[in-house]
Amino acid sequence: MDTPERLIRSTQELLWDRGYVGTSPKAIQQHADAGQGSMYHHFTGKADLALAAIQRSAGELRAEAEAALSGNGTAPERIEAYLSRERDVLRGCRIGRLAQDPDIIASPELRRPVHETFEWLQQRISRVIDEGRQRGELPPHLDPDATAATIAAAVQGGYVLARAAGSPEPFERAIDGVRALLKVD
Amino acid sequence: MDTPERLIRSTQELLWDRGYVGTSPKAIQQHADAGQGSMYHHFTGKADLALAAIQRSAGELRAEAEAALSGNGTAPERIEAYLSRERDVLRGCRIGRLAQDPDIIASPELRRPVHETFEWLQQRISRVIDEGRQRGELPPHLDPDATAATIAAAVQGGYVLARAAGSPEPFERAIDGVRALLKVD
DNA sequence: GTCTATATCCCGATAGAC
DNA sequence: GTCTATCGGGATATAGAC
Repeated sequence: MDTPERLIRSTQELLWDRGYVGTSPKAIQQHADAGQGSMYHHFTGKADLALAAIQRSAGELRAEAEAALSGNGTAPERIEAYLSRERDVLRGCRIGRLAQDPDIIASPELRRPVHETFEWLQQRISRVIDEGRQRGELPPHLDPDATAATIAAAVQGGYVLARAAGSPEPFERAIDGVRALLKVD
Repeated sequence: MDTPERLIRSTQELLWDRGYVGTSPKAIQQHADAGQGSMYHHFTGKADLALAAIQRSAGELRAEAEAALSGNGTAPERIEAYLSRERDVLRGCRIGRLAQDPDIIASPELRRPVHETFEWLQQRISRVIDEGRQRGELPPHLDPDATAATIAAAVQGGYVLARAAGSPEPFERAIDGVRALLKVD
């Protein structure tokens, strides 16, 4: 793997675990086994490298969500596939954790990919719900946009509760509550 | 206001906006208009001061939630009072944001008040739901614990989506989806 | 209680040699 | 492309005077 690639991947890992404010160029270099001069040769600085890493993570997350949401099966099955997909709950969301970072939110450049990822996710879930409603697979009274927002929020908030508790349990409970929302009763 | 008090309140504000990792003793001193020596006289260091600030914020949050959840009215009305209570959505949650902070999560001392706050909140909401169910104010099929977790998670995740979007809208949508969950149908 | 001085290390970046 | 040197500043304290 070449040096820019190692730098980007290392930054992805560190942003995930420590956020933008908590990640230093030096830590990135050590994790990537790259020198100071090397990093500043390939990237203009911390923000530039972070942008590349965030875009990469956003693309990965989107691909994984799309795989669950576009699979075979009914709408509720595809939502369920998304809800129950493999997650390191205590590590949290690569993208969602960045929404808490003051320097990310203060920078339009760095915030954009975070924003776009969640916009895309909510619309994608909303479309699945709408399809399912029309096929009678989901309750007809469900508001697709509101329900999609609730699903995305419950996942993000589930991470928060789980990390606070030091256990994935609250995440699972919160997702169970969401499942009830989708029941045809 | 005396110096320790000013230091605690300043730390509360800075933790809310920048998190633990992003808050320096120097910034606290400047915000509190206190000297270096003064701060280290009243507190042993950054972690000590942060603990006092977190405990204070946790107490405040709990009091505000309790006011909504223990008010007069039916169970759905009290939940609604909690959901629609005044919030600076784009600022996020004083306590929830700390769950994203690696140094908070790594320290049992600092994580405890965060954990306890969310435990209390979920149990408190769960009790309200259970009461409402027994009085026929809420659907009998609702699982109190799961629903309470979903409500707490939707609020926390709503903050994440709103901050990513730079707008309170996704928060409001997510809360709307939760309201549907509580409808007697 | 509060002040200033000092210590050690890290931050984020630039410069110029190789 | 990568290295080492250097920069001005901040992080997180400790020491000791007042």
